[in-house]
Amino acid sequence: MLGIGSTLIIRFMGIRIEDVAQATHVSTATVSRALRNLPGVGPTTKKRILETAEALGYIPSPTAASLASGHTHSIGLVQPDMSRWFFGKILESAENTFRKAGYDALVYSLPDYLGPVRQRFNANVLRGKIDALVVLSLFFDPSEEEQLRSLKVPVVFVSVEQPGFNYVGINDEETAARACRHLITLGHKHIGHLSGQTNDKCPVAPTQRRRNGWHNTMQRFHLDSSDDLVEAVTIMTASNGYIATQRLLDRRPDITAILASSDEMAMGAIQAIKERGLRVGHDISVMGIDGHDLSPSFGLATMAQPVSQEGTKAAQLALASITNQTEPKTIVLPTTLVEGPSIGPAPTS
Amino acid sequence: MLGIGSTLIIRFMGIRIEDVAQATHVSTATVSRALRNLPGVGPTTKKRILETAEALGYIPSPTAASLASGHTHSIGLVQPDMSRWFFGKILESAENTFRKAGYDALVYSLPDYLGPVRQRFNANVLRGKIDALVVLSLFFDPSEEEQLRSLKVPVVFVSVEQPGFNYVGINDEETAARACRHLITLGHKHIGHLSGQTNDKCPVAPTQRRRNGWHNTMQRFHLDSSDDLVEAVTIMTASNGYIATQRLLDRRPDITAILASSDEMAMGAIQAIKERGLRVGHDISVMGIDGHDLSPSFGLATMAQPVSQEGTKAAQLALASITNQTEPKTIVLPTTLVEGPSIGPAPTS
DNA sequence: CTGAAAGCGCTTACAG
DNA sequence: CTGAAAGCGCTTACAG
Repeated sequence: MLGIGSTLIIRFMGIRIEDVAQATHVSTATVSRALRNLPGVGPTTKKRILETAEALGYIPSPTAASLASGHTHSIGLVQPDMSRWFFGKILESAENTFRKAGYDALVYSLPDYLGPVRQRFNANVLRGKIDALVVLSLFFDPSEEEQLRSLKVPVVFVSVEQPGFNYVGINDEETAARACRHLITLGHKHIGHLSGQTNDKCPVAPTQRRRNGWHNTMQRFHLDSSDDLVEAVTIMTASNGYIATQRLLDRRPDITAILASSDEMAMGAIQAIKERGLRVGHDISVMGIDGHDLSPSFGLATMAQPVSQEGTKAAQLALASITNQTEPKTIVLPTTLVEGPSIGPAPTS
Repeated sequence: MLGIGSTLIIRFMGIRIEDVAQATHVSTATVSRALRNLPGVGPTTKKRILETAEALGYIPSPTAASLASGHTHSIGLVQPDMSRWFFGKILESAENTFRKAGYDALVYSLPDYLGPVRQRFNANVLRGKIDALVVLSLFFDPSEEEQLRSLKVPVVFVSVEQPGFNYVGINDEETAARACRHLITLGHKHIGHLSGQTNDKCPVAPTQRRRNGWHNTMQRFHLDSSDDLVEAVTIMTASNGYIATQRLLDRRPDITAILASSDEMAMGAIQAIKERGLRVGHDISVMGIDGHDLSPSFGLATMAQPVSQEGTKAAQLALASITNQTEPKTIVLPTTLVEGPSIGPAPTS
């Protein structure tokens, strides 16, 4: 028995389509069609092939299939930093959607800032590896956009709108405006704003739009909207929000409310306010934007965006674009005001 | 001019190694060697090839290279949920390390719990796609372990130790013990413990080891370590910590300190304590484990683990194992006690 | 130091 | 409904 076995050529790499074909007495072409549910295979033949493949434990080589078909069955996800809540959340829901559809998630980190400028996007790292691409919170300049197009795969932008491409996000300006109106309704007149980096090169950045939402609302209500009510940071982390709040309160001790461009900044603001011996929600109200999972624990009021849904929608859009190349779509999802003890009526000084 | 151009056969897929070979008047074998810095190519020839490849903008087809060589140059990362801080943090540092080494990161989410049991690991999704695998915070049963080994690639486990495999993590029991001793030093005698899921099937789970650390320390100091001082949850989120703390304080109002098995649970505990009108750090002290980025904003004292370093080490170990198959290694990294206003001396009742 | 050729394991017109 | 064969674009013994 062993003698017979040992005379067989045992292939290290496992069962190939050829082995299934021989065992079923059909051609590899027919096996290939049967396994992929393509038309043109007799029901009896198909059943036999499927059973044999199953019995042999045949798994098609993804790499060979890719080379032959030109499709990789994986989707690229480019984003600044997986360890940040927003990106992790989007990635998770997108990955789940891709997985269900039989696609792999290839994640690339492209840090926002290394020193003064962002690292540039190089499409060659992705070339030939993906069927579609999702880009999170990154704005591409013309040369990067050209790189992107040279990949010849559909692209979906999330959070930052890139003209001419698919987009999934929220109405950032209106969201910030609504938060601002809410604070005004509570009687606040001196409302500071913690912003992310804004610059002329990216007027579509969410951080710029949120700042506009604050600014335009303050103006409409004839309230102070001068620049010294704004403190901007490069990356919207809690620790940066903490530092920015200290500067803001040093400069403008008359502030009774702060609208932060992100929940994480708002958390840092809460910390800074407490350390000054002021009461959050009484002396100074704090409102965030995002709907961070930890906001309830912070007692933070916020404008929540449907983050998971954004990831899912982006993934669905990417998948749909693989099969039917259509016009770029824009999907804008609604945000929700979430109350919390971090905000209260303006103190009657 | 256009006439000449249009008579050329324009290949949609781009420049192939064949094109570079023809332009350089050498064989594709030589081009292949030159481009990969293999020995046996004359310096002049090599220079010419490199320049021509550069000029033509040649990018080797990763899929063809994989099929021919048997190496994919990508690494799988299996973990429960990218949107959770710990996993995002590890993924980010691991991805950065892989990228620098020229490897892609293929991320798979395998949810811990869907209903009562975890979804099972199926190696076939990964078969033929990766050169190595990193598994985060997942414990594999014998059948899953067999699946894993059938992939024939090196595997590194992070956070949960899997006997017989590479491992990167911390000393969970000692870390919890140290936190516990610190609280005891502050005069606390009734110390509750917020735990993750523990069960007999996984005695090596960090959550079990942390619980042991608490338990053994309480015993050594002849303090109450009974089960009703422990509240366990399935997933260690802030909201689960919030609920668990309510139950814990209802049952044991004599508690003056809580050791949470994760910072996120500790954050939920802080929220629950505040809502009862008790003062965190005065009436009840709270200590976490992990070193979450948002802990400082919470004023949370914690045992910090070097999370990014764990990801980097795991990635390095995975990369090293690809080239030299060695004995499974175990890397244990140190944790650090971080003070914060969430802990204080036991109240003198 | 270099090349001709087989081979990696699939898919896809094309022909029947 | 099915098959023979070319082709995807590389790498790798093997031979010189």
